[in-house]
Amino acid sequence: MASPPEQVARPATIRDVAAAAAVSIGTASKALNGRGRMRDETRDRVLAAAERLGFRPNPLAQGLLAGRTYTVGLVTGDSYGRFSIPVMLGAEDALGAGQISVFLCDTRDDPIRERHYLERLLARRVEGIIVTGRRTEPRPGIGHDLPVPVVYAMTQSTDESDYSIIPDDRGGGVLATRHLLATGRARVGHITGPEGFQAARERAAGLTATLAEAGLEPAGEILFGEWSEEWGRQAADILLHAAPDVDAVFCGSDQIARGVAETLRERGRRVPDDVALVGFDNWEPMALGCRPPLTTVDMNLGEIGRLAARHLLDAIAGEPVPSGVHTVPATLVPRASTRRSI
Amino acid sequence: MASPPEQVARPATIRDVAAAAAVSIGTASKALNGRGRMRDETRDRVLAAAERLGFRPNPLAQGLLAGRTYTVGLVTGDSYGRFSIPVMLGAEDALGAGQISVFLCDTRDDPIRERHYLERLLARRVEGIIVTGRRTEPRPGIGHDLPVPVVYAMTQSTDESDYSIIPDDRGGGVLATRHLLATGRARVGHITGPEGFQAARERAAGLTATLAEAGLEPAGEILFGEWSEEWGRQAADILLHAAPDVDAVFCGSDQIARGVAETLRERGRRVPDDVALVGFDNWEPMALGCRPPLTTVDMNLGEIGRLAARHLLDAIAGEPVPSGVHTVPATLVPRASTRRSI
DNA sequence: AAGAAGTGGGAATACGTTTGCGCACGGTCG
DNA sequence: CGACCGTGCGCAAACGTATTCCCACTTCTT
Repeated sequence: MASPPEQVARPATIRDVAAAAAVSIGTASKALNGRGRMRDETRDRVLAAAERLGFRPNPLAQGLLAGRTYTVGLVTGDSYGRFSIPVMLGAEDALGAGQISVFLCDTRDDPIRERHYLERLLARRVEGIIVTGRRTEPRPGIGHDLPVPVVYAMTQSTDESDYSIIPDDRGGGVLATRHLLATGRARVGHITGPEGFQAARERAAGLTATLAEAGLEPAGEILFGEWSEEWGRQAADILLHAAPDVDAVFCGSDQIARGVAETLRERGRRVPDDVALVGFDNWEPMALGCRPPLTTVDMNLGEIGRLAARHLLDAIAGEPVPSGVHTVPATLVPRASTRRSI
Repeated sequence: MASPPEQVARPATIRDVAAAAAVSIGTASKALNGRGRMRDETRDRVLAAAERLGFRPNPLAQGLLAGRTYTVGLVTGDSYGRFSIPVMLGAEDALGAGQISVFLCDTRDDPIRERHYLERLLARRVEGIIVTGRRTEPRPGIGHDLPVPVVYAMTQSTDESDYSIIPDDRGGGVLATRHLLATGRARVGHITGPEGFQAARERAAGLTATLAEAGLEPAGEILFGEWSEEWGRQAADILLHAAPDVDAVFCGSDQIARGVAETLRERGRRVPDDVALVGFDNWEPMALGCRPPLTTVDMNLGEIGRLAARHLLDAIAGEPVPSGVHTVPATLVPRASTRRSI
């Protein structure tokens, strides 16, 4: 194992390298960056010295000169992190590949903290900002006329001129419903989260539209409630009472689906034989722990983050900034809870 | 709403401020930092100009001069994030309060990527590094003789001279067991994750030691398996067969506990009346979704992160760096699954 | 009124890097 | 043998800020 160079005290500067290679600072710089013309022997001597001294160019000095910092800010509010974390990691992935480093800021959904972090990021001369948060109603933008581009990921700005990228909830609903129809179901119920959530409304809309195409209607009322297992358990009973012949339930989240699965089992309905079940989120610990494992819709959160990051990179590179809300297609993950009953 | 200053094109520099206030750059700097002596009128004029131009000192220039960057690196491997995220946010919280910004790096548990990110962080002249990851066996250190202090949080370095801070798994086991004993249980089984995990072994050790103090032994064998609901379901049957008179089960994770709860219910054992149940992690969606809601042990992950950060700050400030492994006490979160049977 | 003491502010330098410009040297050709 | 050209490298400016030193001017003292 090659032990790192012995410059523990003070990092080597290009001046040290130049001195060690007996050239001027300028020549050393050119050698290291392959810019000017010089004898191979000279270049090699500089490179060897740099290697020996463990030289790394000081990015502060580079940034100061170039007027760039190669950093962006990642502002998150969803402290719980279940949704924003995959987005963050996706973004970090795409940015890291572009030699851009990411400043992490957790606002805890506090506008004061958000403002504070925004100031700090701008002071640090980040070249762009990604705002991510929990999926809910559109939120006010982080600021107007900022000197850097901003992209909203997994959350949506109320400002039309901002660029937001969110999951295709409606498309996810369509996907789930088509899958249920394809496995021979026709009486599909829907249990989901609060009607106040745009995501819940969109998913429901995807369901009803797809059913309508097939000349069908949802089984029973669409049940808006909470994003919890407990609500899933309660609502399943309501649904069984309102539409006893239901043969499939599309749930607005995996948690709700688990609650539904439990009630169904206790009421003697077999999953998937009697009733097929589809969740939403592909939250693996939930979906895989379910009995039977849950067919569910994956929002491709990582992809959302990656796309947001790539878009931000484009904006930083000076490409014209589009605006509005864009969506990333969801994916269906089939598991045992919708296996075709023979 | 005060709209931000109109310097969209290029951030104002201290030169602009000095010109606007009709003083020299040096004087402007002194005015802004309250250093030299000057007439109040002059100082006010500079401050007003700075305010008007929306001046923020360029941290690159400051860092270059001061030899400091006021940044640290946060290296995480646990892509799944359930454990490392709260740690990260806790750390970010403590560091942010100290005007330190955090570079986020996700290694995805890939040593190559880790090495790569380490290089990049050092190149960026971070002043310290926090390494966090999924709880498992101790891992090799991130590097030796690094020019900056490193703290391991929620993961443990094999290098004795490194500083690691992890949850007190043993203490958590003690806490859970005492709680069960206090609620009148005496035949306590234990179902947990793979024996390869130090965390699993420690929790088990906490249990057996506490039982021994009371002159008791675990009910049945300690069942090592997986961190999954499915294992919880299987193991509960094994336990019921081996020790039919079991009146409490301490589980190594909330997921396992949920599986156990399900099997217990299906076998006609009431929770908590017949069998009390304690989980581990306080993973709220799991613990609250359980029927009944789960008493569990909270590892105080945020606190681990905060402590790691504070420790890093101390090290950066030059205080002597202790070494070895330190633990953060766990907390018991009582819920319905251990409610005292009257 | 002249010297001393003190105050306000400017010039210069440093941090580490990049880059345009120019100089010296050697070789080639007329 | 002199003019010209290309190669190889150094010099210096620039990025934005903080700080030290020093100078000029005001004010007080005798």
